[in-house]
Amino acid sequence: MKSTKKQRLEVAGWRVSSAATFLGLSAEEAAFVELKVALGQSLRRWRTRQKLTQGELAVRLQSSQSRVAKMEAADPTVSVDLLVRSLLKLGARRKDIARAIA
Amino acid sequence: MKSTKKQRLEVAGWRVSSAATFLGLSAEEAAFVELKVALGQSLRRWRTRQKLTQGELAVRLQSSQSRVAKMEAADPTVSVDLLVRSLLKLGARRKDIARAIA
DNA sequence: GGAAGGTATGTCAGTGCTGACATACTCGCA
DNA sequence: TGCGAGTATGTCAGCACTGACATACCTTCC
Repeated sequence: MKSTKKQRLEVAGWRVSSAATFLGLSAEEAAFVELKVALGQSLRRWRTRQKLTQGELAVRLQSSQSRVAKMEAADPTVSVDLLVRSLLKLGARRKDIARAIA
Repeated sequence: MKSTKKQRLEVAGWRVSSAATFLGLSAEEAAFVELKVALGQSLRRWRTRQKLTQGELAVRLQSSQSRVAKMEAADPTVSVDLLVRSLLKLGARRKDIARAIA
């Protein structure tokens, strides 16, 4: 958020804080969530590039549409394990995963 | 493995194959294991640099000595989740994780 | 040899993740 | 407005992961 906007909001009586602070996440927890979000976005980019629906992707991953949706949304019930394994299944290499994370 | 050495071994009657082939791992599975190994090594490097024992590290991670040993050995019962969360707890940033993986 | 400090391996009860299903939401189009 | 395709969200039985414990396996030193 731009600091100018932050100032305006605070003047108007809003308390501005990061999602992490709001949710009471520690630095590590926040970083962990960010990492999952990054992987989820990576997965969605791959899917949309291939013009697939979540359902079609689910078939390739031997999973379900709902789980794909949760992966892309970095749902709390989705592990980094699942995200990484999914990307690898789709042909990503370690370097690609690293780039998605960094 | 250098192809010259491979040749020599095969001439000598050995069948040379990667661990992946030997264990019947698919390409993705192999990549996944490699990735875990890389993270485990990263964890061990961090620990030895700090001159800590596995037991001491376990305390910081709120885990146990045996699990630390398994993490460093990329044991099948250790998830990428656990490895990543551990590294983050020790102060690694996303970029560090990415470098460890790549 | 054997004691001590460190590391590896096996096991298990409790917890968390997973695929699957059902259902709700969203958006474009007729 | 209503419909269809796609996406999001809630729930749950079954399986995988986790910390903890016990114990075995090294090295190093005496």
